[in-house]
Amino acid sequence: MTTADPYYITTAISYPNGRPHIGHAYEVIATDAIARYQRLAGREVFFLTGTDEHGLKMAQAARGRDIEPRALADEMSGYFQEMTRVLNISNDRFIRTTEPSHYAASQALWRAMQANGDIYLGRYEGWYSVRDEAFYDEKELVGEGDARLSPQGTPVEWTVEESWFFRLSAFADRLLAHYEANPDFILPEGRRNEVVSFVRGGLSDLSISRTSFDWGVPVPDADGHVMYVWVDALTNYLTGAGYPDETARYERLWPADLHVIGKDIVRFHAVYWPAFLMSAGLPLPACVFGHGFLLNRGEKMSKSVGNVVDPIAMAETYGVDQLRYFLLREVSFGQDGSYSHDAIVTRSNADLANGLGNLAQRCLSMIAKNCGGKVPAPGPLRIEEEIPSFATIADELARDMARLGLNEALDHIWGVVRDANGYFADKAPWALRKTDPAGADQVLYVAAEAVRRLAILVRWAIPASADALLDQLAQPADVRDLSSLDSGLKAGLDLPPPQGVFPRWVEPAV
RNA sequence: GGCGGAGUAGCUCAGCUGGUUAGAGCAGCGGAAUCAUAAUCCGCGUGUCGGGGGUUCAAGUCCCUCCUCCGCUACCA
Repeated sequence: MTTADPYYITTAISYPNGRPHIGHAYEVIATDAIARYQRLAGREVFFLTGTDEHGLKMAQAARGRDIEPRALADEMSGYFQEMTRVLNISNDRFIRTTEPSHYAASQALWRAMQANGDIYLGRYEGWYSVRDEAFYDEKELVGEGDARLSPQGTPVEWTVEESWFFRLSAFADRLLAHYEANPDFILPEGRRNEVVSFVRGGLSDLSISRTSFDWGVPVPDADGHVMYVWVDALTNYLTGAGYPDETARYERLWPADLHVIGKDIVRFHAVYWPAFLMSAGLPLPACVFGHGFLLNRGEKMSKSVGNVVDPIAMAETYGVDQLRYFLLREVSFGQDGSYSHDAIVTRSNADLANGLGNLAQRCLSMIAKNCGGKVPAPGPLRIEEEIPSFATIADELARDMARLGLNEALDHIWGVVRDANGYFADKAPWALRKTDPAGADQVLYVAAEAVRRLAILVRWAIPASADALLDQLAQPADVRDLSSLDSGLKAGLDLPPPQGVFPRWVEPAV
């Protein structure tokens, strides 16, 4: 058996100090869509997501509930795992940073960086806020004497900590050279520019261990030290690929093709992470993509405003694919996006129920009533001639996806949906049947073939619904990817009774 | 303060290296059709392309300036 070209894609791992919100859902849905597209296109995909479970905040939250950090992590990680199930996420592994394999990977990476002379022992001192988990400069503090407070108004105390440092300052030139030579390393472009200007400004060494708490990966041969959360967290991408012991798997998967992350953590992924890897002598991922944030009716989500939405509840309300479709279609990937009840309903009714759903329903029900439920014969008609946009859509999709234009890809596909509905109305098979029954059948064939192709083309975005459409066309599981796009429906195939796939949202009566 | 992005139809946005009467979707209005989840199809937009100035035969598209919003970053008594 030949091994298909592997494609390794990741989300950021989530910090589970609260339940997942719509932002977590968005990231994992977008990444899932890319992963599924690559599979449809024939790549052997490894898709990793997970939870980042160490750090002071988790330890404190556990203490607050009088349970072990590990028990809290188990519970909270469970909510994220449930979300991936509900949202139909096709991750191949859900990684947790508390797994033994991850400890091994983190320590192996540490030793590799240390062996290269990039880690040294130093001292970290300054005004530390336990609550903010951050050091502050003297000048940032507010208040006088014993009443000093951090800029956030939290208490601070003078703290001296022995700490291991990473020689980040030595990597600025190499990083800049890498950005220069690999313009797609950081996307979108705007994010790249920000990183470049940040690195041009010079880099300071990074404190990468803590002694003030113990809920973390122990630093090798350094009692009392646990790794700084970002060293631990970023390493998950290596752990997921089998580093350091599963050599064959690691060598096949690493480096990753794509890290999908939020715009707020671009620096960690585009500066620290490649520097760590360079130091350890490991290859760098091909691309870090920083997506935008989701705004609730244009406003930032926050617990105090009370507009934090549970994505599982949303999926139950609108439907998993309706939610997926909305987020993928409406948000320009890389930019911030906005969601609202009205926007979701409008999009899902217009595009799914009225557009693709109705196209399927109108032609399948005519086939059921007029053709004995069997796929009619196409005669001389060819779909690329009847509905010309089918001739180019696959290439267009490939181009869009190559540049991660998820929303444009769906936009282009729905242009074809529109053309197909136009074709159906124009040919009017219900009228044609009275004068030319065979011609009417041929039109129905083209329409059904259009539905088949469209279902394959949208399967990466709305997998369950697309499969439901393909079920109605009696398509076996092995002809549902892009390589089967041109194969064509077989005339005479028995079809099951048609059923609506995309219910229309109707506002409950007031 | 520095760097970068954005400001285009009611709403969300396309408009690449300047070049025919500035586009799409949604909403709205009018019509057709009735196969279908009252879904579909067709037609309809005189918008100061944020303001002002400039370059050019020609600018939404380049330059200057101003206003507003956003991001990154630095810092001040």
